[in-house]
Amino acid sequence: MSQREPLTRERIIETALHLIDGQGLGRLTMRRLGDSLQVEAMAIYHHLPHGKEQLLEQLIAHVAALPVPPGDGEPRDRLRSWAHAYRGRLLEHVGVMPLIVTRRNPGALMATTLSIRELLREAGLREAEAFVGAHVLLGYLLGTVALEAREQASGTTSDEVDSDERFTAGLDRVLAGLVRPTAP
Amino acid sequence: MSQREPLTRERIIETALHLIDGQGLGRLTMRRLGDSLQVEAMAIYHHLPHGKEQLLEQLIAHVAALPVPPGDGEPRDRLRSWAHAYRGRLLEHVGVMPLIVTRRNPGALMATTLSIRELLREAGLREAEAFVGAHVLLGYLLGTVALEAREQASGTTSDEVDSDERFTAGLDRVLAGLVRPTAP
DNA sequence: CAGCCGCCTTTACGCAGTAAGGTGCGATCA
DNA sequence: TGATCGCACCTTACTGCGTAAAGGCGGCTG
Repeated sequence: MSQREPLTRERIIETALHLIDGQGLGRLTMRRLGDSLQVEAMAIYHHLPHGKEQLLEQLIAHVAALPVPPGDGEPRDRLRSWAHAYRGRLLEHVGVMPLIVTRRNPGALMATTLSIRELLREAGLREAEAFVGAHVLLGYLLGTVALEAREQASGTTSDEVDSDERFTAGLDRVLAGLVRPTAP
Repeated sequence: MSQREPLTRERIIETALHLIDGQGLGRLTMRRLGDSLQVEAMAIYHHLPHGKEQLLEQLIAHVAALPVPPGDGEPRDRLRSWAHAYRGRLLEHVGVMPLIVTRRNPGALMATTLSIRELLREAGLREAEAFVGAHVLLGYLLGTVALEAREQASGTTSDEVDSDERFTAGLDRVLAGLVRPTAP
């Protein structure tokens, strides 16, 4: 009766993410993760041989990798809506932000960076400009979400400022600095 | 002979910072910090009663609090040179970036944020614009330094890209989006 | 001299990550 | 059929962490 489904790397990662979202990164431990999976902690090592380090890497990849989806609208509009989606993803899993900032998993942001760069080229920027632009955009996103995260953790009851509005306005300023207005 | 000077909060924090810079945040432990100070770990608790939590808060305050200095040049130029100084400070102590991003020590960035806001107002922005602008600028700074930190930890030998140049160019784009060109 | 207080050490507890080895069970093959 | 094997998971045990609690110890004050 009720024999649990077998452990998989995916299930482990999803459960870990769920645990972080609910309890915070600090409460993610191998033993607790094992409990959530109804398994002894050491069982996890069979699927992630490099232990917690590897688990955290996978978590970053799962959250931070979100390239601009293909499409054919105005580059500027596509960037804008991607930025909103990306921020949404990051805020959904604020708990992993410290991991993303830490040295772990280089290359997790590679695909994302490249896709932005490409889109900026489509928008008419030269190679060097697109290179800088992608860095600016990704930097603004990570930094701004980090700031939001610390605010929302400081217990300000959100009536103080409208973060969404601020983000949208800020994104507008950033894009204004990056992409020259398209001639009609 | 050679009786050590007494422990102080300042000395503890400086030593901790030194330890992080040299060995990384992960190797900062109370026991190791005690060793560096030639003291038993528990001695630290006499000066920081709330233990490691309090230590980390102090580290953040020490690194992240750097308001725009008073002066009387062009607001835009003052912002630019402050941004360079701030980035320099953050890169000097990359190890604490994860702490700054984490929820700890709300208000460590308060003074800094306010000083930027004020300067943007001097530059002619309206209250709401200055509010957004300060968020954009601080966000860009934190995010961009975080990105640089992960790059430099990934072992890219810096001949790949010139981070300084990229930062300067990016800062230019951001400022261009925020402050309208001053009429001569 | 007695008492106190500020600074540091000692001891000990619970929890963390994980190395090493063991167990049980289904598939494979003689 | 029964022996063998290997995968998936468990058990045990070790080291190192943060820190509560209590103990010493030297210098000051009364």
